[in-house]
Amino acid sequence: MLIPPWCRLLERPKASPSPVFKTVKEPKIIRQTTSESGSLSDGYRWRKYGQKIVKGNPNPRSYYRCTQLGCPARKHVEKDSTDERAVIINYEGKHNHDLPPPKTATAGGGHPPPAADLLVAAAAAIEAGDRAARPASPGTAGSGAGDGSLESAQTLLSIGFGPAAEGDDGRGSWDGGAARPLFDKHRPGAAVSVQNS
DNA sequence: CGATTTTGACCGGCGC
DNA sequence: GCGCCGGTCAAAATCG
Repeated sequence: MLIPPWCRLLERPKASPSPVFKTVKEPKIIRQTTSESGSLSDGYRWRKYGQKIVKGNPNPRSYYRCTQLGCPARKHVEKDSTDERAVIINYEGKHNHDLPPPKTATAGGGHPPPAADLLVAAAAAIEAGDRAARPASPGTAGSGAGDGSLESAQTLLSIGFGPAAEGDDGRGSWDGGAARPLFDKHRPGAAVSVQNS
């Protein structure tokens, strides 16, 4: 682009959008899935706001944000360097709104459960973290990710899948509780591993 | 026409 | 103190 430098220099009043969150433990969920699973979308609407090539991975990492105004939910999508078919999705923050109608929710039709996938992933993470029966890839630099798995899973559950997604933040009334068919035995064999990289 | 994607640059933090 | 890396923003272009 040809953005004149002065343009930015003049318009940069705030350098730190939200420094307060630094101290707070933000929810972070790492999910690994495959492009085959076709469940890369969780039912929410995401807007891509950036893409960057990160070290250790020839594939670019994409940064998404929830299009809903005021929603702090973010998502980082990155293809696994070893598995072209593997896609690592990092969820950060939780949605403070309900799922948008399956109109253009990237779901395609809205038939499959929107968040069931994540739930499954969370369950898998808990299992993995509890058992730690996964040798984990040594070459992928994934050492000491056991606790993270469990934590991530729990966060995931609290992100909006748990029956009592907290609700003392002042605005914990974004969902009607467990009014959605989340726990589905439908298990996408592809999307399971969590916190693997 | 509106929403979303694309692309380059800037900022802040961390490591050396 | 300097350099590197990851993350975010903003404007333009594109697609539906």
